[in-house]
Amino acid sequence: MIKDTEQERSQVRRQRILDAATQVFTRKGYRDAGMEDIAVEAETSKGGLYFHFPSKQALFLQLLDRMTALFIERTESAIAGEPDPVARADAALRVVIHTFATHRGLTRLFLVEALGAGPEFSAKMLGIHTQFTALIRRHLDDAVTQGAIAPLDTAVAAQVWFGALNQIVTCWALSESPGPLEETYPALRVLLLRSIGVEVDAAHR
Amino acid sequence: MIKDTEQERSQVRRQRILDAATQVFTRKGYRDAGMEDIAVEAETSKGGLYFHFPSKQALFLQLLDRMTALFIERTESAIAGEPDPVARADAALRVVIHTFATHRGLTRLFLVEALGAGPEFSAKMLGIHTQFTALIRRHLDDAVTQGAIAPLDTAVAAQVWFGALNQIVTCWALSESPGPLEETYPALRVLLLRSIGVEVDAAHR
Amino acid sequence: MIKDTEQERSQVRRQRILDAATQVFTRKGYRDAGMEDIAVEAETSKGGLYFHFPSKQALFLQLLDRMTALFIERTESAIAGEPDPVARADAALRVVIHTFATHRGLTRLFLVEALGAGPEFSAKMLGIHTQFTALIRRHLDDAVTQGAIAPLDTAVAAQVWFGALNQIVTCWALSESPGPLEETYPALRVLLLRSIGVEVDAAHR
Amino acid sequence: MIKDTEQERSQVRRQRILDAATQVFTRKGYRDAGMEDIAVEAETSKGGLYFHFPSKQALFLQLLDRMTALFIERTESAIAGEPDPVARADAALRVVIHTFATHRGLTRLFLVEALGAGPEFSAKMLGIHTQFTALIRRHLDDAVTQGAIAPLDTAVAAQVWFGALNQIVTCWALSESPGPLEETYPALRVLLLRSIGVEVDAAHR
DNA sequence: GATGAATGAGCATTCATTCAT
DNA sequence: AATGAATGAATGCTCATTCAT
Repeated sequence: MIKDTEQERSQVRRQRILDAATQVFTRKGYRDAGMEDIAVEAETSKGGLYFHFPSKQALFLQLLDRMTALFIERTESAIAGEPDPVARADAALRVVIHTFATHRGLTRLFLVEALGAGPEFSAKMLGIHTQFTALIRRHLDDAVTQGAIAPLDTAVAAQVWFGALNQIVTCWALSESPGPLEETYPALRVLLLRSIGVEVDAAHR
Repeated sequence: MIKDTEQERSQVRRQRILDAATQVFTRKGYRDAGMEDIAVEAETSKGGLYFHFPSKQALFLQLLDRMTALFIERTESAIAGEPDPVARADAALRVVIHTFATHRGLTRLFLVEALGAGPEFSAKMLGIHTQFTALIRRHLDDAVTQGAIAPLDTAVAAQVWFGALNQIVTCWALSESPGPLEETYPALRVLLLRSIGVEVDAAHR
Repeated sequence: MIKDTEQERSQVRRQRILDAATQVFTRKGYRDAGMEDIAVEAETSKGGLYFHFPSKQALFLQLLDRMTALFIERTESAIAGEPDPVARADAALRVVIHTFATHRGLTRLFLVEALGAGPEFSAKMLGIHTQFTALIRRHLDDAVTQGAIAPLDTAVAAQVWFGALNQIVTCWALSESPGPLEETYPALRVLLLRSIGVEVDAAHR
Repeated sequence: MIKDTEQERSQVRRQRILDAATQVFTRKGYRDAGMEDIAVEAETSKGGLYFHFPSKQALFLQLLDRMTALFIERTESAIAGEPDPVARADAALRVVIHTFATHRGLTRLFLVEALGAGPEFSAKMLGIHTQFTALIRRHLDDAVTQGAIAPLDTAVAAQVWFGALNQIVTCWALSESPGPLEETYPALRVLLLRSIGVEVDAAHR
């Protein structure tokens, strides 16, 4: 009985720490963020941090995992609703752009900090990129199988899609005074679809 | 006369330091590279480093500038030889991929380390990305003007091209056991050209 | 009735903690042993430890006291059985060496760790040494009184005996691959007895 | 030319650090002494310490080595002046006791702190003990060879001598209000010599 | 110009101890 | 009695930078 409350409290604390870490890492970058900063932001103590997470690295990695899961999940569920391969691509693109657009800080953390924070993180990020590209590729392969698009090197195509998106989002995240990220969607959509041989017209909109 | 010799000597020293810094940064990454390491590699002393460069950051930034200039120059000169816009894109793509392919360490430094090394570096890298995308865009605009391709949002297209390339090269640079980077060229070429409405066939090869 | 059971339970717990502490301190040394380790070994919690003992130091000190009492008691009872002073020395020597020989970990803890663990422990150990030397001295004085040995500075003699034993045992405890400690007994016996003017021959064996 | 001065200065600094370390380690013990404390005592900075010594451990070990060398050297030279084996033992005993007597702080550091400061130090101290015992044993063997004393287990005898001395000195070093260490010399002398079969009388005094 | 000794702020991590439950 | 989450002071070590020589 009491246990429930305690576990709850512990979870709340843990969550508070994760949120604080997100804030601080976003604000200062991985290397420049101190555990002290995070502890203060989480209204706890350094020892408290280490009770919940074994190290700074583990804390950051945890963050990356949470975010990755969120992205994959959102993308998958956006895709799930659409039967037509091209519409799927559309939906995925839209949801990804929208997710990034509403979390600029997280985006910078995810696309910029995490890459350069050290070999362990590069490796992790490479893994995450690979997961995403695999997801894209799977659906491109489906599209080919269904005859929706002509056969092509889906591995490279997936990388092109991911990279293009990545680039646009990264620039937006780093820009001093960025416009709305969503505005790039229409043009991007046309280009990416055309790259896999889908000529976009009114029919697909 | 003597002055010339002295200046020469100084330049040689400076160059030696830049080379050493390239080695060490490539080997260890920006944060983990120590000024001591660089001094040793350059066969000089820490004081010597600080005579030629005001700070570690400035030294690294200098390196980025050198590398950027080299890339831009190579790309421009590869383009310069080709009259046809599409052939130009081809040439540029080929030379960029080849340059990366022959310097894996530098590539990692450039595309991965430099991004996450801190706000000043992110900003610098954003600038470099912008330079490149501007270069691409200029030529896309030319192609549109010359009627080689149909009008399109060249800003986004340039980002797509750059991002796609970036992604493919970064994955290759981070991969444990990467295949030859050049092998992706044909598929990438087709996709990128098609994305701007150029259907590739034997005529363009 | 119930109280008895409760008190019993408490004593059991306390004992379990002392045993666990012995294990852990022996394994890791005083400074490197964590209260957490001890709690785990005792199958209780950190809070439980602090219910029974006010501090890490107190716990260790308690251990030292237990061990000292054990040693003194064993030595006294070994001595008690022998009427002849020289035979008493013999018996004491044998039992001490045997006790150490069968607890190498404890010995290291007792003779090495405890000395360097801080001023409080040095002081405690000094006290323990003093207890032992006093014990030895008392019996040497008896021997003098009984005319078994010629008068001598029994204070120094007791220290010599204790120190010699201490040295041999400590070296054995620290050695990487120690031989059987008991083997030193005959030679040690001759030396120590001779040092107080007892020439050893077959009659005393 | 200038180099001489610089090297001198560096040596002075190094020496100042070693002296400071001796002070602080003696005052607080190994574990409780902070590098900060030593830096302050040496009127330098933490960085300065680490320029001259790679770690706290190395600094302490250096100290031990210096002291060991000093002891061995003094003992050897005291021995060198005496032809008669028994006189040698006398001389060695006297010089060792005198050396300890004039450095109570160092003695505590050497005999108490160093033993319990951790496995590396125990090992080191074991080595030092072994060096000393070997030295003693060598001379006991000589004495046997020369017929000055009857054959005996010199290995154990050397340990007995060293241990006895160790014990007496340690107790003195740890005592709150110690008397003059030298006063124990006559009684100790008689006991130790007698232990190896040398009956002391006026002739040897 | 060059050297390298010196600086000192900064930082992740540990751990004995406390206390609300 | 017992738990375990929370605390926070303590510490060895690093490293970009400075400056006397």
